[in-house]
Amino acid sequence: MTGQRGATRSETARIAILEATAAQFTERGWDHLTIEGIAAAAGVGKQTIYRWWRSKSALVAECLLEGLLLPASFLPVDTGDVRADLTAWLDAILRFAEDPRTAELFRSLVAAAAEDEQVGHQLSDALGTPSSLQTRLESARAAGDLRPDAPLRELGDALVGAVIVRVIGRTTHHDEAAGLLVSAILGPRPDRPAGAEA
Amino acid sequence: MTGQRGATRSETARIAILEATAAQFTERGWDHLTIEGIAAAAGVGKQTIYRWWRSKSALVAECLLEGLLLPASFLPVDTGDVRADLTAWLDAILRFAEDPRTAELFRSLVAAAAEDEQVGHQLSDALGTPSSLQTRLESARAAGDLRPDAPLRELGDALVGAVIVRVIGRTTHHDEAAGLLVSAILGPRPDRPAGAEA
Amino acid sequence: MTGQRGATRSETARIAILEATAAQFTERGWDHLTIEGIAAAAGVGKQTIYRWWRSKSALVAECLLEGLLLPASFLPVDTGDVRADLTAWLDAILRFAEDPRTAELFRSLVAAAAEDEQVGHQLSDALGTPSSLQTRLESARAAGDLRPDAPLRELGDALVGAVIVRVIGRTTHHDEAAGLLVSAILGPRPDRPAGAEA
Amino acid sequence: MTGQRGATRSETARIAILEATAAQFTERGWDHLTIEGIAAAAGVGKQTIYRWWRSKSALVAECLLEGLLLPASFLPVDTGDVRADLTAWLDAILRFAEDPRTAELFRSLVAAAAEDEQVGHQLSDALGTPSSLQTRLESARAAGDLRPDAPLRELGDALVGAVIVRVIGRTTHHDEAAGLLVSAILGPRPDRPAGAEA
DNA sequence: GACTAAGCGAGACGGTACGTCGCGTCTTTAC
DNA sequence: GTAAAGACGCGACGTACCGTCTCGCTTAGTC
Repeated sequence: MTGQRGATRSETARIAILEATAAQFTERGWDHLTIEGIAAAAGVGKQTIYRWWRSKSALVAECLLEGLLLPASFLPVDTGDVRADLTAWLDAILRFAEDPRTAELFRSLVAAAAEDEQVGHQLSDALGTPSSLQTRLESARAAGDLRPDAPLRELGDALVGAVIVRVIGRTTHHDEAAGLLVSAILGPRPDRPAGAEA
Repeated sequence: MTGQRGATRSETARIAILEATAAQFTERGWDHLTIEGIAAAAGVGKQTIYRWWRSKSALVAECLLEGLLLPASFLPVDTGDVRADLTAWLDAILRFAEDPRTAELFRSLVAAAAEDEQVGHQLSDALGTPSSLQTRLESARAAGDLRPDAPLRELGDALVGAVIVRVIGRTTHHDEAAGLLVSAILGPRPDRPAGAEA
Repeated sequence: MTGQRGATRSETARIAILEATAAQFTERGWDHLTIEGIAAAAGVGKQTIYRWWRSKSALVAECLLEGLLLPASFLPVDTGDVRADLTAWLDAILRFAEDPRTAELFRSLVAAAAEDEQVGHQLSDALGTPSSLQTRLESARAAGDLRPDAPLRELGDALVGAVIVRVIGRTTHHDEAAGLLVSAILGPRPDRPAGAEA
Repeated sequence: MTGQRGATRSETARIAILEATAAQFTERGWDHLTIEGIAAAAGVGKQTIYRWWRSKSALVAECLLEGLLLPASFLPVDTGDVRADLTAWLDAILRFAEDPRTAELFRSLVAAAAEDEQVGHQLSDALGTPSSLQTRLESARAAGDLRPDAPLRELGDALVGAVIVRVIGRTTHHDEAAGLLVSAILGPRPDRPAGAEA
């Protein structure tokens, strides 16, 4: 019956905090991200942050969810050509992850994801795994572009994982990297349809 | 001309510090790892740490180098059967990374690697990438187990990367995971050796 | 024309607040007395307090006025024997001020009085100064128990002040203290009436 | 044998802190005195304060001891004329306590003394009670200026206490107040010296 | 053997950030 | 229009570590 007595949560404050978090995270990275800094940048009391979020991680996870840290979710399209589609998707991720202007941000995200489960899940989602990528792979399997027993989950992990390994190892960018990875993992593009084997 | 005047670096202290670092890292993780804590645990003055290491990361990197954090370097063997060899190697890594007793440590290592270049390189080395893994893959290529144009570097990244993605996503363990990954990435084991086709 | 629109001040709330103030003041002292604590203890919104009182001091002053902090006003009686009357009055104050169970409360009152004018006046009144004590002293002067030019105000201040000094200095209780003080300040009881000088 | 290992306490910091405490106390009073403010004013880390003092009170007590808050200890002199000596002493205290420029400071000291035992003792000492005042009163008793059974302790308390009561009650200054108090409490000056009685 | 250096344990120092408490104001809903 | 509830911006609390800087040793060459 009662519903809610007392003042309600300020949406203004919520947005200011998330935007400040994104800005500070981008500027200063995962370590060096401070609640005080966020509160000051958002023009908000620290208590307002502690009231609604358990930790720095929860803030970052929510930023990811709102698309304030990654440009948008990276989603593979479905044109019928699975290699081209995955190459495009992976290329977008790679460009972001290895662009000098955003590489540090990406590494910070990986660090945050490694330290916090919530962030981990959210980052996976933002990169397209598992859901949207799985969907695309299933469609490829159905179309006969992948073997019927191809372990889709593992293929997806391998694709994204390769990016993360490159990022951790500070491997510099290479234009064909996306294509190479896709062909490495999905196998080379069959030049001719199955009948060619005959 | 002057060789060295004054006392020399204490090896005792060096070892105590590295061991304390490993212990604290294992117990408390990458964040929550403090120089003061290490110094206290090692029975050492803080200055002795700052004198010889630039940062927490440098300490952790040296611990990795000394094998104090990971059980040993994960090295693929060469029995002639590349799939079996890589499966064994990957399984060892996966068991470590997903064992509840060591998963947190592994995640902390990934976080540290994402934040610090030195640690990143050291962790790659400890996992066998690039050097020893590349060697094994080259040998496989030479043996005709991989296509001549197989992108070895990308294959290696994909294998390790898949583990890291699983770890970040908190995917629970699965006994055949290593085998699935290897077959996903290297392709299915040919039923007959290459010569059979002739 | 209507004298009053809307709801009127809740006497229930007023009493709950004052009683909570007295209780919290007694328990926790002048510092550590918080509006939030009072509001919670009284089951009242903070605003209801701010609406009717300017400050913590005003609350405490009103508690004094209502006799919620000191057992009652300390009033000297008039039996004709000024020394006995003042000794009784002072003894009551001293017992309260130096009883271990109430000494802390009394000290808190002195602190509050020193910090806030309102409380200062209210505390003076509660101790009987100036009005009721002055009345008794005037009556004594009229009866010839005090010299005609005795500075009544100063005598009263000295009597109460001595208690406060003892309280501040944490002097422990002494049964004859009240009597000693009265005889110190009013001078020794003349053994014989004035005629004895003749 | 060793005595002291490690860096020693910085006297510079100690003095800066005490001076900052005195300055802030004078400016802002007992409440509104903050450790952060003191640390900032002293150019010192908060921890340096917490390392050496238990509380704000301890700081204030030490300031009193060092004479940084009261101009100096108020000490009665001994010219042989007890009434004149005590009047001069009390007048100095009264002038300080009721001067508009310092009254607030004095009230703050009383508040602090009421809340904290250490400060209480230190303030008593600074006002001359009990030691130096007792000495003067004993000398007066020995000289026959006071009755042999005069309760010296109570007389002293009454004199200082009267000042405190006036301060708490915000009584405004009056030039003859010191003289009136002395004559009220010690009794009127005998018109003739003791020898006249003989 | 005396005389430097440097290393070392200890720990004080000026700082930054933590997470909590209380302030006094404002906003919402209930009566 | 008063009241309970409670979110808000703010300021201070006392604590944990940071990285730097003395201290009083000890340890090793160099004269």
